[in-house]
Amino acid sequence: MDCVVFGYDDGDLKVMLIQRKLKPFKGNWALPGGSVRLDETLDEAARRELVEESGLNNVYLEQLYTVGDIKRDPRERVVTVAYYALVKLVGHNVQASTDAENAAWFSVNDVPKLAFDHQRILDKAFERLKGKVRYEPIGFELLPGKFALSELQHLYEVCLEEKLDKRNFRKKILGMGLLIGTGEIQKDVAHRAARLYRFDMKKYRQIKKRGFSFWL
Amino acid sequence: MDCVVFGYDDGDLKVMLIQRKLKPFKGNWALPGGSVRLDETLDEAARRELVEESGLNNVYLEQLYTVGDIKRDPRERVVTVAYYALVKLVGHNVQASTDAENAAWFSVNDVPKLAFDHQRILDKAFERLKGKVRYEPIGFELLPGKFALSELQHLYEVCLEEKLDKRNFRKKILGMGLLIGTGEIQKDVAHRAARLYRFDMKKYRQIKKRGFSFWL
DNA sequence: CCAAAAGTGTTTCACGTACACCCATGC
DNA sequence: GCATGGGTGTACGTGAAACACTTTTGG
Repeated sequence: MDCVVFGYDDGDLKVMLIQRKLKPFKGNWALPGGSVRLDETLDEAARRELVEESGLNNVYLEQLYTVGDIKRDPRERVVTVAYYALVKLVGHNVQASTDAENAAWFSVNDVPKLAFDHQRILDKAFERLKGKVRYEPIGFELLPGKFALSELQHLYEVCLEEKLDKRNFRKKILGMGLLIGTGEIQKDVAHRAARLYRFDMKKYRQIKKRGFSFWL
Repeated sequence: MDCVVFGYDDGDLKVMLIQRKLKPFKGNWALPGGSVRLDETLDEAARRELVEESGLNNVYLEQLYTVGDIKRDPRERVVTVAYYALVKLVGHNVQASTDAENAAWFSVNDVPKLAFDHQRILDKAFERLKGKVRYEPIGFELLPGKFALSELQHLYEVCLEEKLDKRNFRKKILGMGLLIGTGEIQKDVAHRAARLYRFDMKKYRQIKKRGFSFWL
């Protein structure tokens, strides 16, 4: 089981990597992962690994793809079920590195050479994120609970790899009626402070049942 | 490895099932499947099973999902990688039943009680098909090489579970410029014969590279 | 001649898209 | 006062959706 952990910070989409201490690929960076135990489901294994390797709990997690190329691990035949996770980097104050292992966040556009076929898994995960962010409100999983519209827009621009028009973006996203103004505004910014919103997940689930579809 | 094999015939979306000869779930219907060998990739295993259990070769095949619930097989822990396949039932004259095993096609809306968690896998496969048929030209994998527009439309109606407007459908699909009139018409029909078209896969691949996206 | 499906255009409306300026705040 | 991003409305064009009748063929 391997997991692509995405985070958004500093206006940049990042992925968590771990530096291998053992052969093969000793010293290389790799996706966090581990073995699935006999007494846990695949999803449980993914959540456990996330907690163990990053201290992250309660994050968005979704199965991505299963890779079973014969020689992907030079030692022996290993099939891996890949997951991807979306975590709120800002505010949660994640400790990327734990215990013995060396872990760090890298911008998805500037990733070192990875062990095994992990680059391909990462590519696939980003592709999935890029596709899904349009029709499911998963972008909010990467932002803090309260966010400014410009932050949300920038996140979308990074995920979709395209520039969006500010007024059209605001019209569309506010038009869905799924953002609630908190009444609060940004602090400690060197310019006019933006209003902060939060995503109304309850309302989303309700109107989704009635056939509403998120689309951006 | 398990495989959901879809076929389209008689105006109806069908799935191939196999009747189990062994415990557990002896006598129940189940998805065709088998074990992945150490010297083959997952995709290869899926293709091999397809050939062995249905004599089908050269079909559309895609990985669906991996299920690893602990008790999904009452005997022991079994993780299965599910695939789904789209086959051209008409014309290919598929032999659904082979050798020893009892195999048959069932309408997806009228499936018997299935072994293991195969119903859930089938549901997931149908959901995927339903979603993907809109933005990738996979519907053609279910039709014979030459088809009438009304057949294509009906296939879409079955996959999407909604009725489509004839004129709008024709406008849109012909407007893409991806259907080639063969000059032939239907035979042996008790009414005016429809023109037959084929899908221009080469052209699709070309214009896809240039950013075109199929959408229906 | 009747049944059954093929084939064909136009109008309407909603939504996506393009686009530029003033405002509030911190320094 | 100036730099930085926040916030706002309109006009236009494209594309989706609704909609009904004539044509062809076999039986």
